[in-house]
Amino acid sequence: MANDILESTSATATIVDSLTRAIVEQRLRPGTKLAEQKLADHFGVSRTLVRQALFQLSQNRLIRMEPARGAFVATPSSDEARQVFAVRRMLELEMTRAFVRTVTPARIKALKDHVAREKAAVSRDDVSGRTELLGDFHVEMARLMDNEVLAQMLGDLISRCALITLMYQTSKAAAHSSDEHAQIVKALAARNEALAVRLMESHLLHVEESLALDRPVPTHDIAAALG
Amino acid sequence: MANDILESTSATATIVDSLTRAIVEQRLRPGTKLAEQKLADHFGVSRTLVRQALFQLSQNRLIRMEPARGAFVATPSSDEARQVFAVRRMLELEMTRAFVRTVTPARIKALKDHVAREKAAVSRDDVSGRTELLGDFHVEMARLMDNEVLAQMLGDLISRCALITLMYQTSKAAAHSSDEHAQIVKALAARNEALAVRLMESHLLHVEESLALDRPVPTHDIAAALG
DNA sequence: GTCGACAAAAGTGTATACACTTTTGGGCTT
DNA sequence: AAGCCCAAAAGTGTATACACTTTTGTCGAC
Repeated sequence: MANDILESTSATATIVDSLTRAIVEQRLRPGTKLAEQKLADHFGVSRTLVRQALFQLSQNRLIRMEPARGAFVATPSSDEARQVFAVRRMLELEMTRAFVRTVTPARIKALKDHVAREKAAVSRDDVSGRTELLGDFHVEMARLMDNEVLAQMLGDLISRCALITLMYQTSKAAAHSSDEHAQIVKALAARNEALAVRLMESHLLHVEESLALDRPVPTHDIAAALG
Repeated sequence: MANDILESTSATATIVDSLTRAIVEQRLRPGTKLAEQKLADHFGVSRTLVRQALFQLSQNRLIRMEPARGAFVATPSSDEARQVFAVRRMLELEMTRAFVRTVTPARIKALKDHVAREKAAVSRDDVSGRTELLGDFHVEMARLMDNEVLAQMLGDLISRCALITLMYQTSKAAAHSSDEHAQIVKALAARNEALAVRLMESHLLHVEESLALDRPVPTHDIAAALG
């Protein structure tokens, strides 16, 4: 999440951010139609700006646009979900290795602070804040390595993961993600590359396994639901 | 390159593709201003569609948009270049590992065929075709693993690399990239994971090293040029 | 009563219009 | 002659208009 924040206070960016949050926080369910005029009325702007925002979101794969039919909140397939997680593992395992090699006390502290914020959100049952923070842990790692390109790429992937999680998650098994983050930070601080990588890998596998990717999912597409 | 091809024959997609090619093939130099009305006239459409295309390109980081001032072909900094290459290494080293684990004769053949096409383009001095094919080798690997998400992500990164290469490349040292590709394929076919990973890493480092990232670059930004 | 066709409504795709900002260029001042 | 100021030109940002497509709902035929 927190995709293109700081883009400026451009009107389009505001709409993109607002819709992103709504989708990721499941106020807009997968498959929901996003009619341009309704959004325009809601935001008090013309369809022009709404369309720009929708195009942007469709590039992030948070929505899907069908020609002449409109925009819909994306309904990622389980195949796509697996692919997204596979890419995350590729990227983050190597990122973890690189992090260990360039670790500094300040960076460790930043991660520890982040984990503390996660735990606070978990303990006060702040669901949407918790979800966002759990995802941002990974983005924070990228940012600490002074690699904005990596950070943004991971941010996009993790937004998609949030959508996937919402579609497929069964139990709140992800609640102990924060503990796993803490363990990873510990391994990073100890400069234990092998351990850190192993922990990161199992963490990502846990997150993926906590989803029911093989189970069918409620959909708005009648044909698919009945076929 | 070959970003969002197959998007459909949408007018916007055509413009995006056309501009992408122009930028990557250096017919539009970094820093060039892209005036909306001129593009609209050229493509025979209204500014509306041009603006959509420009927005899309700005998300790919191929162009940069300044509020109320317009769109310019991106001039990636050497920092950004290094970051892009760092991400490519992360992604592609793990991709290489995964490829070795799931290698099949058909996949090896596909890569060999691709390298053959590269060599053909090199020997007939087809500069733009060669550049595109050299980049697409990496995308092809991703696609062969049935991971569209990875393929598209790499495609974006490699488009940016093409722009960077054009800005910073000094000699045609990249000419022997194709030989390195062939060696990588050989290691993949032999299921030699360690070797394949090592070759891929040194290949990516070679490409990055062939650039003069520390040298200042001609720019259209007078202030930066003289400051 | 069900099915099909056709008309109205809703919605998307593209073009144009207009307000506002930045750039350009000429003339006035020094 | 160089520098500044202001007006015209060019260009971007947003809204609106209109054509065309999809959807919806009604009416008539069987």
